[in-house]
Amino acid sequence: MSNNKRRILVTSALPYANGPIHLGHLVEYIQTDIWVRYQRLTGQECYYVCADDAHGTPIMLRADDDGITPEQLIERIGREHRADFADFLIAFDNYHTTHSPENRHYSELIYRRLNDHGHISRRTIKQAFDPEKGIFLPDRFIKGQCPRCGAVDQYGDNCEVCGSTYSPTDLINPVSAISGAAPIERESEHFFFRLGDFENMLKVWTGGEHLQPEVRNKLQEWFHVGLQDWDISRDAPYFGFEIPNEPGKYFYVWLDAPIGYMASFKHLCDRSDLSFDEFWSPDSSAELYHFIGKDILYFHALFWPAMLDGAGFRTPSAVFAHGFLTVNGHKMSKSRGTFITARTYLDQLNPEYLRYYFAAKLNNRVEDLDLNIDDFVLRVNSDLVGKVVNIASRCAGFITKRFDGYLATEVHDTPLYREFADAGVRIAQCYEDRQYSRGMREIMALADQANRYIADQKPWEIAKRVGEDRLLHDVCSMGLNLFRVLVTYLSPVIPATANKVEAFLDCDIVTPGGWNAIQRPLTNHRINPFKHLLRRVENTQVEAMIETSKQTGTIAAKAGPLVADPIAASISIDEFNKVDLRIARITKAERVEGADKLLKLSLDLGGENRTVFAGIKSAYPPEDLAGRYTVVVANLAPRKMRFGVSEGMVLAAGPGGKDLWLLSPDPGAQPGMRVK
RNA sequence: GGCUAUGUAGCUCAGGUGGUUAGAGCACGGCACUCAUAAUGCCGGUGUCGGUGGUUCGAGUCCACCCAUAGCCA
Repeated sequence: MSNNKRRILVTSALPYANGPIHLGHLVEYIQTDIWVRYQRLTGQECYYVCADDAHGTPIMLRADDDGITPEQLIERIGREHRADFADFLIAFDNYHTTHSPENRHYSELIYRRLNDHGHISRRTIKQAFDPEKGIFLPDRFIKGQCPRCGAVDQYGDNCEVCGSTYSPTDLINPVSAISGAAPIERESEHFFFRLGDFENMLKVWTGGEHLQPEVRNKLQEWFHVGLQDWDISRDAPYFGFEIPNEPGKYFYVWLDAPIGYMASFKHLCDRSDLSFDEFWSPDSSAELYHFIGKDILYFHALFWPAMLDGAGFRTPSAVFAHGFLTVNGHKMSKSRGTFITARTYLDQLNPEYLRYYFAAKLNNRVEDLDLNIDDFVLRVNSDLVGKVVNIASRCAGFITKRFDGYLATEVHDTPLYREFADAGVRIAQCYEDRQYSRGMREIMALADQANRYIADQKPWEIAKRVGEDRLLHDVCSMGLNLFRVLVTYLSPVIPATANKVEAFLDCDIVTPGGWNAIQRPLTNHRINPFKHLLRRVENTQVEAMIETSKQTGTIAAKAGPLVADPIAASISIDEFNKVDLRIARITKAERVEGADKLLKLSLDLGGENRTVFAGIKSAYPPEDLAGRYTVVVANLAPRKMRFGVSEGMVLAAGPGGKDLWLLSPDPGAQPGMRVK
């Protein structure tokens, strides 16, 4: 067994060191951690490393804002990240930072080797430059009007209102988001990684079993449009590593970020007897896996394997991409209180609830995952407490009270125990294939079976009959043995509970190779009195978490609406009175053929009917609007539109797109009443 | 706009290569039980499988178009 142990190195993507870990991040760390714990449990040699991604313009600017150095910022954030991960039971072997000597070493080494082999080219490009701040501006730091739809206050890479993508030079009236100055164009020499040199290598690599099928499909597109050079340098001032012998030029953060995987592992090697080369040399027999989000596939499926190959290192065994987290079916949102940080969650809830819930929904595909809060509460309580923990709770009392804590010497129902033990093969495959949801279903089906067994045997009736102690002993011992199997299967997901069960049953579970220990049931074995293993989730805890998220969300919104859109010049009361606002009831709302954004609203103004075209299609399905009350500008001059005449304007707030909110009066206001 | 995915019961999800009355868990209703953190067991209804066309003897499963959602476009 020990001589065919797999040697595995696993990574999760490096979180950016300018903000806190939130539940979206945790999908990945929990997914990875479960996989790693499973590998260790089945006796494999498995290492899990990660690090903070600490370089780049946003960190430099954020530190500047806070009046501290970037080093101070990343030190503080790094500490917070580590604490969050530790409390979510993420079992890294090492957590490092990309701002480290190891990372500098490998970044320089890889760059030098690529350069020596002619894979780096240079050319001069034009870029937006902030003349006031004296820095080149990444696209995200330029704002202006969308060249396509005219929406104001859009970023330099794409428009959040109409969804079009463009380059910052296309923006109308561009300004630097940092200083507010109009950016100027300036030339500078940049370094490029010649990705095209690796086309053949990449076609072979991406065509193999290293990627999920849907990812391979996506890559076809990228090959089809052709591999382009990748800009890997940035000009000073930049928080990162200076390129060797190129004063004033720095490695782009995305160059040294994945190298952080190597650096973190090296840091681990330096304080253990692990050999770096055995894992990273081209002839390595070890396995290397990267868990990532679907948004950074490009870097991990193209640049990264090419860089490794070009620099004489091994390429990854596989890249595992997952989808994004939504909460209650929507993107996480600060105003809805669903932008939940790891810490806010931990202040209210047990991390294992979330670990289990994610496990119950994760599969091996690049699908988004929804955290439905109500479902979360029901699912965790029903599965973990009602089904699994309950098995122990209903058997343990008899064993302690009637049999001095000793389990029986025989297995009462050998076929059933065999069935439980044999299921391990299928469940193991589910973990290995990252089909956790399937695995959790298998485990819960077993838990149902165990509860059925107890219900059939009725130990509480046996207990009342004289002379049947032996049977009572056997049945309750059987129940606890089944429980032990279940907890073993679940232990990669709920390791802390598994630890408590180890103490309760006085046996090892979370231990290398522990997966196979269940082949032998516990007999004639003394256990400890049962104590609560897992508390039920209370709705009040969940509500408190959402409420806290709402508050911190609004407080943290430093760049609020007033910053983006300052209050206009003052007007007199007479000027205000010119605007005739009336309560209106929406009698009908319909889609408009051929209009992307408009809904046609029929309004009752209390005796007068109006037709108004409102640009709220992206935020409201028409069927939700009929019957609603709102406020309308009643004396706005009618305006002829392509689809008809609009006789007024309904009032709504928000930046646009899905984020639009219609005004509503409190109940009691009647159509036609004037608003003043 | 292009591309890649996703859209199945109230909720969360299963449904290789098209084939009998479309499944599970939760929720819900009834019954039973009381060992157990009101947990458990038994019984039960629920779906125009996003929409429209098409291929086929037959489509949730294949094709086309459309709608919605998400991501990517270095």
